[in-house]
Amino acid sequence: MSTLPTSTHFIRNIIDEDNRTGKWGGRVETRFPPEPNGYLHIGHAKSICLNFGLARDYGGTCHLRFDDTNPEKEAQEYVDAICDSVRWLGFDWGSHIYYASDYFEKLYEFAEYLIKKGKAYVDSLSAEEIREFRGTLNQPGKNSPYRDRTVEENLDLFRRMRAGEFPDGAHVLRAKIDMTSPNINMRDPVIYRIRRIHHQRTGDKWCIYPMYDYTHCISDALECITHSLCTLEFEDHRPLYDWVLNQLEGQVPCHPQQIEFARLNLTFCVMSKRKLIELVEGRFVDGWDDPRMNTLAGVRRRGFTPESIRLFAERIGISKADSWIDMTILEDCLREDLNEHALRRIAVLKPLKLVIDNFPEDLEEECYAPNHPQKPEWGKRVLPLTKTVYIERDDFMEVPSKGYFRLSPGAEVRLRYAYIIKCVSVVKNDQGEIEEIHCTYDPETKSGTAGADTRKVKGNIHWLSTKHAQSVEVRIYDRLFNHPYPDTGDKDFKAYLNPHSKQMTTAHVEPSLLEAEAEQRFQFERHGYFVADRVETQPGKPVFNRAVTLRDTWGKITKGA
RNA sequence: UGGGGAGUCGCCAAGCGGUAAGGCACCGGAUUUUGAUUCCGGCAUUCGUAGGUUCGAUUCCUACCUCCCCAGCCA
Repeated sequence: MSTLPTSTHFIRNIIDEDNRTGKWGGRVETRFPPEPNGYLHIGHAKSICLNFGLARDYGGTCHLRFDDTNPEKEAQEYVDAICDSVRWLGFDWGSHIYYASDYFEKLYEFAEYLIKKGKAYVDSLSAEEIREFRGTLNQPGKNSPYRDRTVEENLDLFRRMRAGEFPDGAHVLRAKIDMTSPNINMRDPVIYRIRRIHHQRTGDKWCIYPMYDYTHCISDALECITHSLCTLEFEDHRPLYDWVLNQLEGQVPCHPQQIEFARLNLTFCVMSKRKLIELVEGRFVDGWDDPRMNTLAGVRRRGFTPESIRLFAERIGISKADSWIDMTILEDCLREDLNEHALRRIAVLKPLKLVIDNFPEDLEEECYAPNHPQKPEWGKRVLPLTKTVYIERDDFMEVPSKGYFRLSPGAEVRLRYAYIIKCVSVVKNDQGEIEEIHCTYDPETKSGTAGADTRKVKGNIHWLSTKHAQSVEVRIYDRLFNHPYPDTGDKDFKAYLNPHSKQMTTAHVEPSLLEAEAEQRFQFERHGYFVADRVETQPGKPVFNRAVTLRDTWGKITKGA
């Protein structure tokens, strides 16, 4: 887990080739450019790991740049949350944090430059007219009647746009390219619009805001980015990216290369910001950091570690093929990390009382349980055994099914780290429900003693002394959606919400667990990995979230049967 | 049916003219006081389809098929 295998992929190949030819003088500068209009999700993690990982591996730097050109949807809350998530994932932008809004003045000057070159013009068509003039996929567009305004007129109009002389939507600035281009992005794209909206960083200084296609490439160039990585849907924006920078040759320090890769699709998740925000605002979840959300804030609260996310990013690779990654891959990455790093503890989630008939009434016998089965250096802790204990309801079957080797009438099983017991009777209540189990124990079979192995039993169940067990709140989380492709069906994605994705329960745990610190992770033996909720855990009063279950071969068998 | 992309094992993914890496899943088997972990072994005569070039093609050429993206004054 300590060293991640670095897989090769086409972007590394491009960089290696650039380094070989000396295209950038050995420099590798990347950037992660989120728009602060929502929380980061697991898909962004792929991009973050790619961009920051490449910079790290090639001795370059990766910039964190906020693409904040649309104040309508952006907010400082999102900027802060994004910074938090990137840091949590383990990446450091150092002093390289930038905002597209810091370039507004320069962007404006470049726009005047384009106008003077005759490469941009002020259009006074309405939004609807612009759409009509743009043509369709099969039909070329038509030139706007305003396309041939003189440089002087364009300059005058554009300056007055900035000065606030026109209402929102009255004019736009457009790049003058080619209305008949088969690539719709090249049909005189709008590069500035009038919007009287307060911007979270520039306040009311501007009433015109630049568009993405115009802003992004220039921002990259101003920061001397070498490899500008983005997702596949920007592929046909690349000619525009290059057109703008070609027009500005000599005005900007360099011309970065845009390279596209496939975005992450994860089963049982929705990845679009619009849908994520809908879940939050519609109260389908308890906020952006709900442990069921696939936001980074959410998976963090759920118990995922930064290491597991980075391992995941490495494992899924980078390519240009549309693909769906199975959710189990992500879950396995967490198991892999936590199996290695989490302390083992006992928790009984669904208790069933068990009485050891031949155990001395007031005896509290010390049993020893290792904190990690493969790491003796982590030490052991004491588990006191008493006459009455809680076991897991699932660990007893009155009529055992085929292959079941836990407790059943007459059967023998080991109380983990303690003795072998044999079930002698079952006590039921008036409704016929099992109330308690009676067993006898074999005093010669204590774990760790010479007699422990004289008899082999296959079943091995966990338990907690009723006298010592403590109660804590535990949340059993499951997948938010019960459909592998919630947003590709014919129904609204919310129709596939899993009604059982969050179940609250009170569990019995070892006393030491009361001291768990927020965000401390444990393996509850034979159950799975749990984390002390970072928001709701109080000193001495933890709340646990189930991050992921253990692999469960038996569960698979019984489910399949 | 304009333009831009992609099709290699169940899921990802290398390879880019010299005869199919790796990971995950899966199936055996061994260890195991977690039906966990770990460990060994197995797992594409075949690379969307059909032709062609070549001593030789997943890699080159041609045609076809399937899937994804684009008609925001969003990013």
